[in-house]
Amino acid sequence: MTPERPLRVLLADDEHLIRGALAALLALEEDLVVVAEAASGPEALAMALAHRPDVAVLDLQMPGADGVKVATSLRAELPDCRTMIVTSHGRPGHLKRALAAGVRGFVPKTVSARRLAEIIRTVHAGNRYVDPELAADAISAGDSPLTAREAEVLELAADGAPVAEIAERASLSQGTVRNYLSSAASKIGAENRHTAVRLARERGWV
Amino acid sequence: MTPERPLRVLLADDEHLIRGALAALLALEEDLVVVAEAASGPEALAMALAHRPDVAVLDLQMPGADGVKVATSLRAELPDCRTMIVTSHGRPGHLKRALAAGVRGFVPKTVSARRLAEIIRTVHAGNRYVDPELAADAISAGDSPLTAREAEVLELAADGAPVAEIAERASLSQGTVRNYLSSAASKIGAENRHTAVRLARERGWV
DNA sequence: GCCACCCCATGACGTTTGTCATGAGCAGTG
DNA sequence: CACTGCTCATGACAAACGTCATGGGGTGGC
Repeated sequence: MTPERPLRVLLADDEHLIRGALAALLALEEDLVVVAEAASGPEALAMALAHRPDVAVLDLQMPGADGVKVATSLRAELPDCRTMIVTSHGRPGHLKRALAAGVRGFVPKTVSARRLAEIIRTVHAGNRYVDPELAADAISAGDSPLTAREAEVLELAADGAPVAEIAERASLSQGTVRNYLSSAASKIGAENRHTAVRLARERGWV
Repeated sequence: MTPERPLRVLLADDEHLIRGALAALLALEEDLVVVAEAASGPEALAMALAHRPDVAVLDLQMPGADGVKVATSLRAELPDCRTMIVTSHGRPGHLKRALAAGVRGFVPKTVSARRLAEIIRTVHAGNRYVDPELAADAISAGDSPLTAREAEVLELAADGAPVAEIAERASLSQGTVRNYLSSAASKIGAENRHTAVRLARERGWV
C-alpha cells in the first residue's frame, strides 16, 4: 500500500497567498508532491498538459475559466487526471455543475490541510468525496423547476436590465419574456423577478 | 533594529485551510510568531484580548462579525494592537470602511506569504500599507454622491423589495421612497434602481 | 393518435415604477 | 438674514411590469 511513486498534484488558485501556503502544507505529506501551480483557468490547463498530474486541485473561482470549466477540458484532454474543486462559497449549483463535469471531489476551504491531503488520496484512489454539508444543501435545494428558456431569461434579467433589453438579447418578443419571467417567479415563489433571480442564484438554478 | 522580542501575530480567517497554511508559512519567518488563531469575528476578538498580539491579521469576511467590525472593537479595547485586513474580493467600499475603522494595512490574498510578512512588519512599525491596485480602484470610484437617506433607501431596495415594503421599513411615504430611489439612480447613472443598487455596491457606496 | 408539456406569440388589464413639479420644515454657511 | 442643501410629502402622468386568457407549432410518451 505504500506508494512507490509519489502522488503528483496540480494546484490552481488565483490567490497567491493561499496557493503558496497550500503547496507548503501539502509538501509536508510524504506521499504527495505538488508538481505544478497555476493562477488562472487557462494556465491550469496548460500546466496540467505539461506536467500530467494525478490529481488536479482547482479553485472554483479563477480568472479566465473557473474550476468547473477547467475540469471539463481536463476530462477531455487528460482523462487519467482526477479533478477536484476547492472553494470558499459552496453553493448547490456549483456542486451540481461540478459533478456533471466529472469532478470527483468537492470541498470547502474550511477543511484542514491534513484533511485535504486525505481527500486527495481518496480521489486518486478512484473514489468520490463531497463535503456532507454541501451535499445536504444541494439535496435540500432540489432540482430546478425551471424550463430551459425560463432559466435563460432569468439569467438575462440578473443585472437589472429592462424587459425590452432582455427580449432583444434573447431574440424573443417582449410579451414572451414577461410570460417566462412571470412563470419563473411564481414557480420559485418570488414576488418579482429580482427576488426570483436572487433565490434562483442561491439554489443554483441559474 | 533586530527584534529581541518576536512580533506576535493573531490570525483570523474562517477558512481553516487558509488559516492553517498561513500560520505555517508565517512561522517560517524568524521574527514572527503566530500566538493565536480564530475562525470567526467574536472568536478573533476574544483571542486578541486573551493573547494581546502586536498585529491582528483579519480576513474581511468571517461569520459573526467581519474584519472591519473586529478592527473597530479592537481599536477600542486593545489600542496598542495594530490591525490589518486580508481579503479575496477587494472592493473600494471595504477599503474605505477599513481605513475609517483605523485599519493600517489592506491587502488582497493575491500577494505572496513573504510579501505579507513584510507588510506585517511595516504595519507593526506604525506605517500604513494599502495595496496599490485597490487604492487606485478606491480613488477612481470617488466619493459617494448619495445623501444619507438615499443610501439607506437604496440599501433597503437591495433584495428586490417593492416600494411599499421599503416605505414601511423606512417609515417613509411611498412617494418619498420613489423620489429618493429616482434621484439616487440618476446620480449613479443607472436606468433603474436595481442596476443602481448593483453599481453602488461595486463602488462601495452602500 | 391523443395527451402532456414546452416554446413562442399576441392582446388586454391593472399595478408598480420612474419622473417631474411643487412646497414646507429644518439644518448649516457666508 | 439670505442662501443652499437635505428631508419629507403630495399629486399627476407615462412607461414598465406582472398576470391572465388564448392559440398555434413542436416533441415525446403511452
